[in-house]
Amino acid sequence: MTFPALNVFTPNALSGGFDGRDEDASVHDQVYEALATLLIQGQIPPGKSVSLRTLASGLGVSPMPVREAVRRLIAQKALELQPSNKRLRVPSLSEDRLKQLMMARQWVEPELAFRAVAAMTRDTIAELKADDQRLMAALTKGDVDGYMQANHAFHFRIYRLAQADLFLDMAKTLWLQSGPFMRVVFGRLGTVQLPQDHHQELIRAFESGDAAAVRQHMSDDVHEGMELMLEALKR
Amino acid sequence: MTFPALNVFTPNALSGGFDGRDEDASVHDQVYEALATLLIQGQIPPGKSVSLRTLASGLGVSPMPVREAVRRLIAQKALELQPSNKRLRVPSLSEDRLKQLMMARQWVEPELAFRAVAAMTRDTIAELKADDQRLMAALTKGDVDGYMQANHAFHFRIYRLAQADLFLDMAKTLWLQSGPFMRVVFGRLGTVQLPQDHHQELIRAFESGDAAAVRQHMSDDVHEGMELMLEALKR
DNA sequence: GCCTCGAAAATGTGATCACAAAACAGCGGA
DNA sequence: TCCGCTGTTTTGTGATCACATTTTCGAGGC
Repeated sequence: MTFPALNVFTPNALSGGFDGRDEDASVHDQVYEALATLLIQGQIPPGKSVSLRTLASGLGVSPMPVREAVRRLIAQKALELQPSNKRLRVPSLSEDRLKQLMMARQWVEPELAFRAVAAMTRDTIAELKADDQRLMAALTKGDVDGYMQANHAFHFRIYRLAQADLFLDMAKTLWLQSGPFMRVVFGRLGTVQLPQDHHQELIRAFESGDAAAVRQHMSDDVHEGMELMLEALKR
Repeated sequence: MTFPALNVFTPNALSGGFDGRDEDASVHDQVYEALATLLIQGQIPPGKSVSLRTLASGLGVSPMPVREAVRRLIAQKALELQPSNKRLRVPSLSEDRLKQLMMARQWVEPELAFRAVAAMTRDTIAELKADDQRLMAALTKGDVDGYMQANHAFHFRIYRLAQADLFLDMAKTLWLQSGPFMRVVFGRLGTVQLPQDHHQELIRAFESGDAAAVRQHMSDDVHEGMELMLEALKR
């Protein structure tokens, strides 16, 4: 399998990020957002080693802001410095670590969804439906990257509504850590076997304002996705 | 009230950290450990603004490794850049954020304690008892800083045993965020009114290998401490 | 064809410089 | 005594340089 990896970098590719508003953000922040998006959507495979200068020239900036962005990502365990080399790398997941990730995600993400119920609007529900349609379209096209992106958009559109910064950050960190491996697993399985997610039920629960159901469906959704990864890891 | 703050910096004060092993660690890591310890033990008050160059000269290094350490701490929300100024500061806690901190700590720390039961040894229990004695001694002496330090040592001696890196990192991040405010509250209350913690019960539960009791007592301990902070914040 | 070795390139780390923006101190005036 | 202005200092940010270590890779020998 080949990864698009860092070819996405056209000179001055800085403007990506998940939500497009950057305006006067510092270079450091733009670099961070760019890298974080790549990682969350799994466009850099686990074990892949990256380098400051390569990233920097790929993004058209000096190594300095990249160093700070990378430091941040290391703090979130989205990147790691191998102790032998001191060289930069996307971490691989052990079974133990994956289980912890699953537990943490299953704790924080249902809570976020629960809190989002009160703030949910008709407009956001429409956007969620659009996300879900993009997701289904990607599935039928066999477009794993499209699936990753739409799934990410769907979930964090909900989480942002929860008005719970700390929990939101925790969720981001957890996604940063699971993204690369998730992409590998889903890519290996192919879109046909991808989990029958619970997005439809989630949307319906949001529409009826049933907070308990929202929590439950989000829990199921996270559980199913992570369970798939766990099985893949054991083989 | 006065804070010892950064006067603790003697030229080349780098060697602190919580556990003393630094040997060949990079300057960046040493700076990070030094700052993290200061923050966790609340030796820098919330709202206090710090500066890269001040920290750097206080630690006897160039601003460069400090920048990276600070970036890391910002990622953990142990420091923040105020958006107006772009100036560096120890964050203050809103009631909302404090509640999230409490929920997160009450989820992750009992889990860590639970997992530590299997790995607990007679030696570690002895060390825990020593920590608790230092804690009690600090209480009777009215030594708030000593209390903070002993409490930190006690808890993370347990958490390190759990062999759960991800959860351990989450706990560290949460302590980094609560440390400064906790120090203020406990300092204001005075050591006399400090929570009657559950360390004794915890130790007994560890001795008898009762994992369920360990989880429960840790939950109570965290709850009581955070509840105290919550009440203080409301006033 | 395969291995070994050594020069060249690349990497992370730390220090230093340059610059614009913000904070600060001190002075003059009301 | 208090307010407002101005020149100085301090701040974060980004770029560049220097250096030790590691990786890479191609030439030479078997």
